[in-house]
Amino acid sequence: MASDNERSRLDDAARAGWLYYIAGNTQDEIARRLKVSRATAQRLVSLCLSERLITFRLEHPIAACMELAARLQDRFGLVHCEVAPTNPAAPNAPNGVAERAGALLEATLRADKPAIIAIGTGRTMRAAVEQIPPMDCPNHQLVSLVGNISPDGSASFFDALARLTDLTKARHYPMPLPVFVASEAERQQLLKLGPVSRVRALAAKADLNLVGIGQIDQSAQVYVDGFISHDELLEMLRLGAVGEVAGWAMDAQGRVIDGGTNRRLTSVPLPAPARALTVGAALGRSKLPAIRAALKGRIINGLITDEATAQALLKE
Amino acid sequence: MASDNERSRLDDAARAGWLYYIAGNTQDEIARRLKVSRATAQRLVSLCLSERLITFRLEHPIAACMELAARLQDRFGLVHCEVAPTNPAAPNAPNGVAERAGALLEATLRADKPAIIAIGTGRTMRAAVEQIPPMDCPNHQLVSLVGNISPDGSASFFDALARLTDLTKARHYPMPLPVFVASEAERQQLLKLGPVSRVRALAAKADLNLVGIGQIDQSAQVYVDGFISHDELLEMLRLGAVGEVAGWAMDAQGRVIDGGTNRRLTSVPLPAPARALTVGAALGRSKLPAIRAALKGRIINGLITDEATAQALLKE
DNA sequence: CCCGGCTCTGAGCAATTGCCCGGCGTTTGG
DNA sequence: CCAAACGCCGGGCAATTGCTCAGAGCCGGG
Repeated sequence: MASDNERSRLDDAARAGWLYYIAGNTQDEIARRLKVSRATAQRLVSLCLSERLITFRLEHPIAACMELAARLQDRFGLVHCEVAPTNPAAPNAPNGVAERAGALLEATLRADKPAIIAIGTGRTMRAAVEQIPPMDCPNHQLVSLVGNISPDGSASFFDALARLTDLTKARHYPMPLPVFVASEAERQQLLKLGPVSRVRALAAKADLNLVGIGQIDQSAQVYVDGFISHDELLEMLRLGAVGEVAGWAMDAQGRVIDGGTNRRLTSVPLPAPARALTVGAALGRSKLPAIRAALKGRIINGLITDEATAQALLKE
Repeated sequence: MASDNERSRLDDAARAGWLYYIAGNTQDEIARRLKVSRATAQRLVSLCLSERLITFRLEHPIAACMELAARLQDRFGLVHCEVAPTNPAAPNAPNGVAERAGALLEATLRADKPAIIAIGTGRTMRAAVEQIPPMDCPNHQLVSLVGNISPDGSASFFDALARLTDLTKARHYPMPLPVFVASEAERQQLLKLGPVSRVRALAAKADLNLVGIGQIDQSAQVYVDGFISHDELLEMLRLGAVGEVAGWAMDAQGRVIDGGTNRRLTSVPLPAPARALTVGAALGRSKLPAIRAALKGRIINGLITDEATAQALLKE
């Protein structure tokens, strides 16, 4: 009898679920139809859910991405996580990731609440900024985490801040320094300069830090672009570097390395664990160790990546 | 650009749908997450639905039944329709159908509003009544549509009304007559009797008529049980009879036949189209023509059947 | 047989949702 | 180039939903 009762209750739950989700009835209509009280109809619908009699299927590439994002967020304790579909034709193109990062930037810029946005550099950052349509944002402040002067003295091509400033007319605070200087002493000196210390103070209060994540290996972007020499690269590798965020080289555990080029880096320091929302945007097999490190060290508490990378990150 | 916008809107709709249905977020949370207004989040969820990005799957035998019931209801303009799962082991056993018919009866009896319930006879009716637990229903009235005296003079074994009365203690009005009498003249006379005309008057005001549907063929129940002779059966077949409801023989179009045994039938007449809720309960391949007829003639405006029969009815 | 504990029920309320409205930006036609 | 038309947006409100709580009915133990 108990099983009979239970059976008929599940039958009713299925009826209620069908009427609610598939036929689109209100719970009141269901109650009248099944001749029960509205409260019971609600319980039946909820039972249908909890017994998994009904399942939802989202027929859209985004569904898998959402699922991966939720797992990443859970696994690494992230405040924010987005996964964009991987483009099968060009698995390393940052299109999707840049779009999502751009959307995050744009949403923050569109908000009424004045925000301080600190951004890094690199191709992904630049691509993200390219997503933004021109808009007037006089209430927001943009601040750079990284020096904007290349080794050859020119402004860096991938200076995302400058481009974003063009587009938004927001108040902007570039870091008027070379990325790396000649010596630790010189860095100490330069950091005392008014404009520089002001940038650092502002960046410390940022509401959103948006950064790329770079790998440190033979094809590391900081090396390829000539910011550091081959010897310096080898030294960092010897010190255990696997990746960098805003120039700060980290080991596999995500600890910022105390030594090597980090001593001559003018970038704003990044607290670990991150305090404000700090989102890393990166994708690709070669960046996996770097991304893992940034997550482990809690340099970042947000991640924007693509489907393939997300899957790899979740595979232990 | 338009397609880009549309694409990203659908992407967002998919995100919203995922967050709402799969992750169980409220629309407010979704709005915050996607940085849009709550109203827009609602629109996205609704878009996800209307674009059929998300589909609901009900993993339960009942799902197919609900679908069939909805189609029957639509096709035949029914007020009430239920389809019970077919029992593969015994496809003609009325278990599921009787259970649903019983549930309908029980729900009506449990209601506070005093109801007049008119019921027919037959195995399905009797099985339906057997579903009902004992209960006190002094406010309801039960009335029989069909005479309760068998050809051999005994009370019919399948007299559902008597059994239901035992169980419910409701006020009851059996029809104290043989199902068929000897002649039209005798019928006219008997119908004038006080108790009989009272039953007919009450039945005319019934809130619910619950009837079985019988086939008229060589194995017709009215013939097998000895209510009519073989010659009478042949005559009714000659007049086009394919089925009967409460004893009233109908042709394939559902028109009550004017002639033959119908002239000596003491049952309460059934208006066509049915006015009050009039539910037929029947299943089985052999009853298909009879069920079709009852539906076509609008003798019934409600149907309880099983899955296999429902499918056959929908196959034109 | 009676009692305590348990589950289930429906009333009522607060949160959530659906939708209508005026306003704004964009597009199309003149 | 302007103006009308269109569609989208967010505010606000009514309907719907989820949930709590007290009470009723049921079961098992003494």
